[in-house]
Amino acid sequence: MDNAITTKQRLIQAGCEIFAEKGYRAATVAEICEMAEANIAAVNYHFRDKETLYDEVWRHAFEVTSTIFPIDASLPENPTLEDYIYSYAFAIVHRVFNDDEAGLFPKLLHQEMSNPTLALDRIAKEVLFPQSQFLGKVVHAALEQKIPEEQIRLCMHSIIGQCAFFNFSRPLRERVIGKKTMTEEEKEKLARHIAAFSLGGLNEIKKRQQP
Amino acid sequence: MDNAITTKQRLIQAGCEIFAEKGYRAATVAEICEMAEANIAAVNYHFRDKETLYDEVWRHAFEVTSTIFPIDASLPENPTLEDYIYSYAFAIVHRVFNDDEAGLFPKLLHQEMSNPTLALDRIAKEVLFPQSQFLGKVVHAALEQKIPEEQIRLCMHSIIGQCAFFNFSRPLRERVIGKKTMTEEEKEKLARHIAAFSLGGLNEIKKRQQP
DNA sequence: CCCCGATTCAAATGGCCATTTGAAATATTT
DNA sequence: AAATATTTCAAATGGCCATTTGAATCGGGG
Repeated sequence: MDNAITTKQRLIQAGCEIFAEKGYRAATVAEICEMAEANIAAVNYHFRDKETLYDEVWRHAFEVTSTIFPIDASLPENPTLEDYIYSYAFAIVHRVFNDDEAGLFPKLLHQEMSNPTLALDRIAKEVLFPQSQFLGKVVHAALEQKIPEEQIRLCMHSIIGQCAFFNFSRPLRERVIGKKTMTEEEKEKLARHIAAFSLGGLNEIKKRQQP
Repeated sequence: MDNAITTKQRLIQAGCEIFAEKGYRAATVAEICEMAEANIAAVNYHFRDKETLYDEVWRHAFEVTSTIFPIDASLPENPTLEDYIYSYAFAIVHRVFNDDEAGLFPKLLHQEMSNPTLALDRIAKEVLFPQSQFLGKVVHAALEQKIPEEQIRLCMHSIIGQCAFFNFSRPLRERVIGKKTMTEEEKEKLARHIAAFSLGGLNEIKKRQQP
């Protein structure tokens, strides 16, 4: 009958926010405990140390974002190539521009990419690589038959790059354009653009492959 | 007749490397001084404080990279649309995958994007915005006449995103694929892919604009 | 050679941080 | 309700860091 949120859970939530905002190193245990309304020693009591908390935070953040915005949601009955790319872009754009808990995963990822910790290897294997397989299959189907492995990777890179860049350039957007939270319409427009642009790109690559 | 390198210059060079590798906060003055073979007090003597050194480091890093790899090098006589994109991608790819001093600017930028300091505003205005104008003109010409401002920005984003993603995903590449420095051939292939893919993307967007 | 400004140096200073400690409070079991 | 286990707490501890300090060293002009 105890549905009050536990100290441990509050620490993970606060950790998500602070780690996402400042990165592993700059985030302080004191700050996290304060946000969680817990004592300064709570992290060490409940998680042994800062690093273990960080690990839990990653698992939680990925769990949340991949549940709320799965890569393959918004796929229609018989999806076209463009539908697949749209679905991928839609999910990533929504993750990146979400102002709630689901938006913390991309921020954590951004931090980890500029200052990798030991956690990155696990993340790459367990999370990033599997997710990229979705696009891998799509691109493979788009380019058809005996295309060199390298072409596939390049095209995946082009699509992922367009989506991920929203995540990495956020500080710029916030400073240059002003904070401005994104509306649902704008997010869809973004995803549609990426799908259309990428479709054109894929077709161009395909055309050049078989002259 | 004193062509020996001064302590101040050595501090800037060492600062470039350490700040690029670890970011402003995690880089320590002691570490920088050690690499520069200078005393621990040298930074404060020559630059007043860590922050001022950081500013000098940025100026130096940009100076170096934009001199060695200008955006508009490798443009032929009468450049086609694809030539322009190739030239842009060629420069960025070479900056990102350069293992010498010229490669430090993208790394500094990456750090600044995940943990912005006061320096970011200046960088954005003085460096990033002007550089993006090159692409802005190109895309504008590509899409022709009365295309909405927003379409231009989206397409610029798609091209910049593909290039910049190489910078942001470096830690992953190094861990998953193994360190592997990039050959000149590979860099050119990358730039050619981005140019071709983007050309296809731009044409697709243009086609849809005027049905 | 000597003086003086510029530079280098080793040793403090003071602040911040993760983690520990041992006691106090709270919850659970018997 | 006593006994035990779990959780919270405030106050250390010890390490790292940017910056300061004041003395020592250097290098060129008189």
